[in-house]
Amino acid sequence: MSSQDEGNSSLTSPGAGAVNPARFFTMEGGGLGENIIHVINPASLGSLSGATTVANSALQAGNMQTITIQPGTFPIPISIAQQMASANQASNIGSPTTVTNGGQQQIIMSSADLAAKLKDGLPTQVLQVPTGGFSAANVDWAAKLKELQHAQRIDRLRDEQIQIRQRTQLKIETKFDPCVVCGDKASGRHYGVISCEGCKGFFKRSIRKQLGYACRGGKDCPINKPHRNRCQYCRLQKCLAVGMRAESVQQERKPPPEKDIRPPMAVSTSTQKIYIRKDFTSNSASVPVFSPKFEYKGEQQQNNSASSNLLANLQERI
Amino acid sequence: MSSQDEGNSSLTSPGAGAVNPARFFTMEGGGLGENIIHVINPASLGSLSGATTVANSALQAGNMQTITIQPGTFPIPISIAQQMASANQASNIGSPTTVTNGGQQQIIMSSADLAAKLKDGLPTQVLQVPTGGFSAANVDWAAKLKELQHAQRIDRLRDEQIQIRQRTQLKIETKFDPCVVCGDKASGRHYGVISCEGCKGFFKRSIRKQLGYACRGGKDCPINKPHRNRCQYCRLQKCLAVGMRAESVQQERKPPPEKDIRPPMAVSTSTQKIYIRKDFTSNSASVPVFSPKFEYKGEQQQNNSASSNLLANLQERI
DNA sequence: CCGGGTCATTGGTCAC
DNA sequence: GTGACCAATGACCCG
Ligand SMILES: [Zn+2]
Ligand SMILES: [Zn+2]
Ligand SMILES: [Zn+2]
Ligand SMILES: [Zn+2]
Repeated sequence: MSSQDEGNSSLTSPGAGAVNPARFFTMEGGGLGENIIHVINPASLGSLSGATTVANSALQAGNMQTITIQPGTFPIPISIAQQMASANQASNIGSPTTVTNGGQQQIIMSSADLAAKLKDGLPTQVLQVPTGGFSAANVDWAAKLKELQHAQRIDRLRDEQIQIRQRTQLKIETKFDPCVVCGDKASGRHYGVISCEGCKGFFKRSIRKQLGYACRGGKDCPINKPHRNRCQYCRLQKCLAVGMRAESVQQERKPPPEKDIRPPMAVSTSTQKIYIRKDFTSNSASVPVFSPKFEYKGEQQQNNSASSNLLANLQERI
Repeated sequence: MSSQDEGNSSLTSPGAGAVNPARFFTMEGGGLGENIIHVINPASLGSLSGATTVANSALQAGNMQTITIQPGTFPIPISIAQQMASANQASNIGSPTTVTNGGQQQIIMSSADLAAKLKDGLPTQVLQVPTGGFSAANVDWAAKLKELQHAQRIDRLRDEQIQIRQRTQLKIETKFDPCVVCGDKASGRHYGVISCEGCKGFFKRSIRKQLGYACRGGKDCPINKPHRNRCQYCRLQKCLAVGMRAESVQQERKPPPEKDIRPPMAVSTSTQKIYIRKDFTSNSASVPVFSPKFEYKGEQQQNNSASSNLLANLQERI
């Protein structure tokens, strides 16, 4: 229940940059106590000295407190326990001998997101302090907490990396390698080539519309994810080069809704405008040779099997 | 700068249910102190009585602590101050008279996401406690904190609602009336924000050119339909403030004329394009036509002026 | 899975 | 430089 709620609310698509990414706390009651995750390693226990902002009186088993290295820095929540929260967790915290050495009390640092990691046996840390009379002044809190902060931050970054990787992969890419044309995530085999949705659509449109593209460079423009739209000519060239089959592109199934033919197409009146433009610089813009919408020739017309020759032919037509 | 960073990191699209939605803290040092947002209303100050888990010794000005109503519940971070963090914030917290009644100390509850709301004058709360000797036992922490929890939850829900509404609107609402930036008629969602064509284009150009705008006023120029072009600095500021995502602006698809590379080969003519467009007032179709007879005759025609001249000439010719 | 289609959103254009 | 207008892209869905 609790975990489900977290799952649901967590993904509220972030609006425009207002959501704080920090996620070291759960909002609902009990969240912290239930998510003991980070523990300072006993081996890292240093000398019990140094100042702290933690009140001694609060350091009692069952309590939760926030420790701040210094005013203004991120407060770290801790849960104090006299023993490991559970045998299960204890087993994950390393060698029991280490855990139980010397009559000492354990302080378990809590952080919701690390719970899973603890379960997975990832390295954790345990900080132990003398049992019985406990003096906050005996612990070098600053050092310990900076260590913890660092660890948490690393963990957080790692989490983000994992999520990013998962999100990009998890989509469809579990089976397909990168798009042979541009290197983007492929969504399957399209027209005979493992390719992405973008290249798939681009190839289809290119073949369908019979557009002639022009390259202003040396016809060797790099085709990759960020630059694939810079040169249509080279992109189509690449598509054909890697083996995309033009004949696999079918005829348009749904004819474009006949542009309502304007009856009074008669003469241009004074209110009409005529633009004539000559474009010398455009290298990526398509060059419409004719409009298929007006020149709809039945069905057969498409001898797409021309394959790579198609490109050359199209180019020549210009 | 800071806001941009936040924008970037905050919206790391959440992966699959691993991100904790709680967002009442900032991770980086100083985050908490810098984001004082939630304050308990002085008017709600009740009798100073009741137990607490908060250690008295920790309640000193400048410290930050987490208060937990009872073990297991969500710890609430508080920042203790002897006076309002700043005059600016103080002015937002309601009537000064209320704030300064009785020699009392203020406890400011912090929460990063509410900072903006505070600025907007949304209702906030201030809890005051006696100055000097302060006894935790004198405050009904349980009641106060439950109240705060409730308020925070309401706020959180409100945020979620806003996000949900935005998300659903995106789908259903075909009609985007006001541009969030300037109030003009919006044409859709651009770079994450419902906006008009003008603001869309302006934002794109601004990001692309990396222009450094300067404001001659107080950086608070009004941005609305008639005045939006008065100050580029403030307009861009507004665009970013309302959440336009600079990272959504793609690279130019038409790279700047790559200078030289292409000696004036005969091939150059193949890249020439001539559009002849008849533009009827309503939905007219464009009819591209190619005229092989036309030759590029100029030398260094520059974009704007030259092209418009060219346009005129061509028009005359026809 | 792999064809097709849709359409929100991005890009480019160019009179002003 | 601006913004109304149009073409292109590609994520997403269907059969
Ligand atoms: Zn591709
Ligand atoms: Zn090219
Ligand atoms: Zn606008
Ligand atoms: Zn200004």
